Amino acid sequence: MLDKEAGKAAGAAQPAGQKRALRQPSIKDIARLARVSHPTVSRALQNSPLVNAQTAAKIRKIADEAGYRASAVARGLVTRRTRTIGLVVTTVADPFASEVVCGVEETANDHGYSVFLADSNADPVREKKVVQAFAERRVDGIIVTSSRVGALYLPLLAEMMVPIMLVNDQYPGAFVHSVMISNFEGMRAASEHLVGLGHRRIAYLGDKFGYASDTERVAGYRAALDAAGIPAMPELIVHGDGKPEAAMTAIEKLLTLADPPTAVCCYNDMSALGAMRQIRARGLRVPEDISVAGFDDLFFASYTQPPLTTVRQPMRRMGQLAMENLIKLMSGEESVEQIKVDAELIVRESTTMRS
Amino acid sequence: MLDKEAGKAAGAAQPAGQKRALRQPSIKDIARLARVSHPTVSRALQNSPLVNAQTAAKIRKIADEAGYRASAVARGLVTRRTRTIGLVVTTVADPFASEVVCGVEETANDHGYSVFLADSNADPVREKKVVQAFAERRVDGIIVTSSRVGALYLPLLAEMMVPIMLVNDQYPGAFVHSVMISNFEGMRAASEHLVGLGHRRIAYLGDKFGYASDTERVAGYRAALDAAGIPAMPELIVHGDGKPEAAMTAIEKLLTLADPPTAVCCYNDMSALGAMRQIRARGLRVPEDISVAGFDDLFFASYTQPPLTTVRQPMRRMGQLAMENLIKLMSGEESVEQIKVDAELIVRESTTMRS
DNA sequence: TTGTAGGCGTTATCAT
DNA sequence: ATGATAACGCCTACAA
Repeated sequence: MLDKEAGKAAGAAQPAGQKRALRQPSIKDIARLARVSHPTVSRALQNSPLVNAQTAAKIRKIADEAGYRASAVARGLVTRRTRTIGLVVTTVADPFASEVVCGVEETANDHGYSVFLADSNADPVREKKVVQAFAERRVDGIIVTSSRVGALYLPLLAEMMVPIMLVNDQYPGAFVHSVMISNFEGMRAASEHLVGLGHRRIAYLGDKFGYASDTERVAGYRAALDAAGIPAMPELIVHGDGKPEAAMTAIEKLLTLADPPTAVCCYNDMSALGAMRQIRARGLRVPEDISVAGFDDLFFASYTQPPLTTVRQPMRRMGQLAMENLIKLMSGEESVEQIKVDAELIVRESTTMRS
Repeated sequence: MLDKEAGKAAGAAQPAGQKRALRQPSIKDIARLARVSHPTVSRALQNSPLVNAQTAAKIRKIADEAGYRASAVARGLVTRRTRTIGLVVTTVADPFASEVVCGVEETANDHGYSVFLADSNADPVREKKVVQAFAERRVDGIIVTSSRVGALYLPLLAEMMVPIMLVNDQYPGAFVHSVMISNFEGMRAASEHLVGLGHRRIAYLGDKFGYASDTERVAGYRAALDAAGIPAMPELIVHGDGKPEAAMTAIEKLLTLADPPTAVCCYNDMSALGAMRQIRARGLRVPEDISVAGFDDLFFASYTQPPLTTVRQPMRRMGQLAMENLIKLMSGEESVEQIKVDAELIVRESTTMRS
């Protein structure tokens, strides 16, 4: 009977011989069916106390049977709020990003927000297009993850006059809100762990030079070594790009050293994946010949062989935090400028005592 | 000067002492600035040939300087098309889904569509909420990946009267369009590969019983064994849930058999991950003691130890195909009902000759 | 408690 | 080639 009613309602306002699919019922259709005015329908559906309980119930019943769904686009036009946010990621096909997306989406949904997702592919042109699309869609706020071109398009975002939240931004600016991980403390913990296992020649396999997260992590690494009285060894610091392939090339430089490291801290788990593979390719063993530590604790970290010692980022939680605080900002409340989240060292089997 | 102009335009239509951020300039603001009517602005910005080239240029310049962005919500209201689609995934925190999302998003963006992303978490309640949100947002179409509750809410979708594309749906229905992988042929190829290596006791570690993809894959497995004259061995067929943890439990049943298998075909790479871990936990080696094959070819498949033999699904391409065909459907064109994509066996090192 | 009127920012349909 | 005017579907006054 649901279909029948829906058909009637839509059909009623529909001229004969329509090409495209039947229109969805509008608030006026419901009003006609319920023999009231459309504002009354509007009130009834919003549970306004200003409407008679009985008529409200009747209206809700009729609306339900007709399959009526208030148009968020019409509502957005008049209220000037779309209850929509834009989420920019470099690529969802990256486990870190997808976890963040999950957290954002979940929280958004719970609060009646819908999420526009857009990949930038770290391409500035595309990123600009994406933000323009968000502007035209009149999103109420924006979340950007791991942006590597932040500085480039931040003015564009500002122009839109909506709140912006950054998650692990690579170029922290002064005027925006962000959720950041304790890069320094996290990598320091991993490095201290290796120092504690007796390692002295500890390498760092980083991300591209110059990114904030890499800079902070390398600083944490240095701090741990300094504290242990281990002098700087520039030849033990190499750079990948956060992905396995580049890590394979990068670690090769370490393995071919006259005096190779006995342990390596990787910028992230993806790099560790490549590093471990290349180490094995050279006939070496993890952790007997070389200990490997990662960062992120992606889902596969406990399934690598050996299971990966790493620094956990609560990625989903970070997404949730970003969204929760964006909601505050969107409702005009103030929110802390920078939310810092703790990283946690997870010791597994890819690290062991220096042999 | 950009900011100045924008401020002027917005300020002009703004009463003094506003609480919320300044309004974005509207088409009327631009019309006023350009001393033309707003329909002319509309035409100019759409590159309509009906407007004088010079005035068009002037209008575009002014609009640009004012930072004007036409409101997609207002446009959507009048055109009755939002150029928006809804994408439902069980969870983006699954590498398969995120690759599909990537493909969809990319293609959507290239065609001027924006994507609403929603996780269902395989929760029917949530899935229903999500679809209702899409209905209210007046999306032009919907894509659903790997749905496990399809049958439950498909009527709901139909009610919305927009085209729907399913990607690897678990309950293929007659009335919807879909992109599917060759489950049967793919798993048959993997099984044939194992048969070719001399294996006779080949197990199948599946997904939850009853899902279409699992049913098809197990059929492919059986077909390969049948062709080789290997009799059915019901004790060699076990079920996980497509995730590593459940696979660990499931494969345990195989390993504790009096006569354990020498090879196992896994429903997907995530299952293979758990299987390999549990095999090692029991002190057995892959592939020397037992060969393992996966399905999907997720990014980590070439980084497992040993690298995983698997059946590749062109996940991103499948997302693109889904979106491309949805676009056709949305413009009223017809499109094939079911798009079938070929799977490809990728032989790596997790499978070897029976010892 | 309910109805009437107006407007949100566009595009579409007429005129001119 | 351009302008006036009317939708689109909803919400928010204000009037009754």
